[in-house]
Amino acid sequence: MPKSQPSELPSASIRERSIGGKTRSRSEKAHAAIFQAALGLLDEVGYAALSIEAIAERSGSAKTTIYRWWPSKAAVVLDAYIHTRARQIAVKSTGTLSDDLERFVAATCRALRETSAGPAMAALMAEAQNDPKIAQVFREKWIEGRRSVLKGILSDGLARGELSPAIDLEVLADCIYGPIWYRLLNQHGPLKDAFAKTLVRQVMAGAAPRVSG
Amino acid sequence: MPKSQPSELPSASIRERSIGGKTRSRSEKAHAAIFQAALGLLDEVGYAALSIEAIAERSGSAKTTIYRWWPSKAAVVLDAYIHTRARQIAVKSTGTLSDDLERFVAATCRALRETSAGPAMAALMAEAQNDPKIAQVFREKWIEGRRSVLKGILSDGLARGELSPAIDLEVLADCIYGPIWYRLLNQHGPLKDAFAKTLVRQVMAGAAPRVSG
Amino acid sequence: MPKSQPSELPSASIRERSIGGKTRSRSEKAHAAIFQAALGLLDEVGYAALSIEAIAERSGSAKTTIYRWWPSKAAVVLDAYIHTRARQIAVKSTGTLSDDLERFVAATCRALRETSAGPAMAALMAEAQNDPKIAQVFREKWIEGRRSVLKGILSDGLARGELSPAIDLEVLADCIYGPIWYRLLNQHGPLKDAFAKTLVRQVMAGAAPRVSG
Amino acid sequence: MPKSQPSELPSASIRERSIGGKTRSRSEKAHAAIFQAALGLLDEVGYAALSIEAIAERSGSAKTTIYRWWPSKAAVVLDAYIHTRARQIAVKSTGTLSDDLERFVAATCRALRETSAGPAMAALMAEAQNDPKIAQVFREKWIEGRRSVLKGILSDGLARGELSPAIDLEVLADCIYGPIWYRLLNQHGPLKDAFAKTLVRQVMAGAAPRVSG
DNA sequence: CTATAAGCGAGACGGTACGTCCCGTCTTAGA
DNA sequence: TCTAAGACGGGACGTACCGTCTCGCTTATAG
Repeated sequence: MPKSQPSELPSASIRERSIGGKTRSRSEKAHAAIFQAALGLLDEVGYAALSIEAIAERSGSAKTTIYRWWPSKAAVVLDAYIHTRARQIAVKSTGTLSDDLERFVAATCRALRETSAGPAMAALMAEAQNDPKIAQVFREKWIEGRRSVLKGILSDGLARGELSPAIDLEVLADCIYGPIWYRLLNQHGPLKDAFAKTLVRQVMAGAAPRVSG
Repeated sequence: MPKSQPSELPSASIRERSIGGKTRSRSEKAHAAIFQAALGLLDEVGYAALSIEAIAERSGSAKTTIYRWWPSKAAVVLDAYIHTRARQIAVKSTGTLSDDLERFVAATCRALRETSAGPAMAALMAEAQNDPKIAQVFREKWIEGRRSVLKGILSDGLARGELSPAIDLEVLADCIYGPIWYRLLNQHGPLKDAFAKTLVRQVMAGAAPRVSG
Repeated sequence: MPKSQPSELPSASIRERSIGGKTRSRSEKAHAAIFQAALGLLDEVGYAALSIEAIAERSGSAKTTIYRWWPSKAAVVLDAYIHTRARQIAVKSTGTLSDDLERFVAATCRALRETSAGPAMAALMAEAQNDPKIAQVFREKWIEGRRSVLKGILSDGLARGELSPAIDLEVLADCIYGPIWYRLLNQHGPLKDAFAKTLVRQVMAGAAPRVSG
Repeated sequence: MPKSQPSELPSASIRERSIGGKTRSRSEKAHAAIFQAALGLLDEVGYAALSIEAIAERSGSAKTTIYRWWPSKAAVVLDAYIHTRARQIAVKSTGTLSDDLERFVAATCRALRETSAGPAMAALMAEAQNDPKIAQVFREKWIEGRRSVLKGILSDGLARGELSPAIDLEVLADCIYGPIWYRLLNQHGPLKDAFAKTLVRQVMAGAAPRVSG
């Protein structure tokens, strides 16, 4: 297989083959239609009720074509998401870690709360529990991307001395993203701005009472 | 099994009808067999590969009997879990909040890491994303139970003055359980004892550097 | 309902037990309700869509009660028919065989054509093909009854010299009832009065041309 | 099997779609296996105990394949019968109507009595009572075929002057086939050769005594 | 400037599990 | 003792999708 570079999921792609160099245009049309159909159905009926047959029908593709490129509906959806909605949540630094963090968390929560990203992320995380391959790609291609943005913010803060050098950055990132995911998936509390603010302040300040002085 | 009272899922049971009334004897045998089959298969083949047909076959029940009492495989599994594995993770207080918390978190991580509870919880949380009814029961009958234990520990600490009164206990609980769930589901880091220790210390102390003075 | 004697299906009844002497009234009430429900449903949804569960529900009986007395839905329906719709088609003799026959056949066709007897008979005959017990009772308790009326008419004609002594009466009866059943079941032609007249005339006169002189 | 033309059930087939178009090779194998399985099971367990699941299992097909082409087990069986057992009962003319008729009736009775055709025909006629679509195809594709052979014999006799011109041929055909079906379905008398002979003679000669001369 | 081979649509196929209907049996409580 | 009630084990139903498999058609370059 020639497999030039045009493929965007280089190492851990779910795609089993890259798009060949020769007949690119037909492929691309079909792939675009499949992505669009997948995301449309995802919004309309939800992930659980989504089927490859439905994607094929709506996109005007043959099931064969879908199976040629993706091994499962999760792979289609994830790939569709990565290719078409891969907007990074980027926040310009204010120069203060707490503010940067709060903006980042609030923006993340807003996206999860107000767009279809919330249910989609929840569904993909759910699917990842049943399919290790999806889990891997989801983690490496989606979660890690967002996590590295967060860790960048934290690193900047550390460099500025706004973070104790003893802090484990990985665990600190877990303390930010963990509660967000927890609320997204478990729905025991809202992902509103107040939550973002409280979360960041508490994580930064700690729970223990400040020593007097 | 504690199972002392006749009715174990009083308010928010997934069961659509109570076993009340006239006939009961056969029911209990069948239900016990169904629970056992469900959990056995859950351990052996995993949640995704579990089918109601397989539960029926292994338990010697008819599919109709299962469908009479539970609307989905998720409901069977969740009910089975609640009825037969409802061991609370209880930790005797050492008198110190940090120690209590660390023990609690470590015990929780150990259970998720070393028993079948980890995959089972992940699968149930995943299923909850596709089924609001399951989500509700899972949250109310399982998650909240564990969460209230944690909040009890925190409250005790608060009473002892080991916690700043300004702290939002709900968000604090999220900062404990969130990272645990996050690692359980996303698998980006281990749930080992060191993680428990770091997590608790960081959450208690906060990330910001202590003011010298 | 005439229903004077306690048991109307003495020898070849489908009923597996007779109605006991002691608790007659409850039985009778239940049976009447079951018959009524069965015939009502028969008219409403047809034989194929009829179920014992539906009869039980509509009649307010328990399935157990129905199964105690009848082995199948066919047995219930047949018994119900025999008990409540056993109107004989009796024709007063005009003194002429051809006229008697024509009246009898026309009356039979009219009943099959204009009442629910047609579909019911067809359904029972159909069921008899799948259940020898039903076949036996249907034949002995229903068909033979009507057939004996016909044979009585024929015998009277024979006694009056209106029938050739060489005629096989059984086959002659088949030549009357056969075409009627054939049209009822196969629906290739109508069961109207003209058919009755032509049938009788042709059977009586024969198909071969009369020798001239 | 005659089966020369590609399409055997042109107008009133039970099949809901033709096998037309692109893919065909697999289909024929599967269909043949389904027919064979259906007829084998019909002989072995009878029509009532026949299930589509059993046909699928024995034929090595999937249930879906059967349901893709036929709407019910009756349709499968009828189609199987029409395609593989469509032997006409043809009788070479002896030049005499009575003899031709007697041979035809005797051959028909023999087939119904000695082969599996008897139970099969009875079962199909029974099923036709519950399913108008089956009724139609059974009538048009099976009954009418045989009936037209009979009417051909009668027409030939009429042309030879062996039949009174006043005779209604349809009713006459009913007088032949009606008694046969009646005995087949009601089982009140045997379908042996003597019956065939008596039936034909009586129908031809008529029941009324011959005018002296 | 074809030819040719890959990708494509179409859709039948064997298959799994679904959730439902109704079966006929059973157990129970009450009249 | 019989009844109403209804849970039970069971068989088959007809359906939805699965993932695989031909089958011809389309089409874009390679010869």
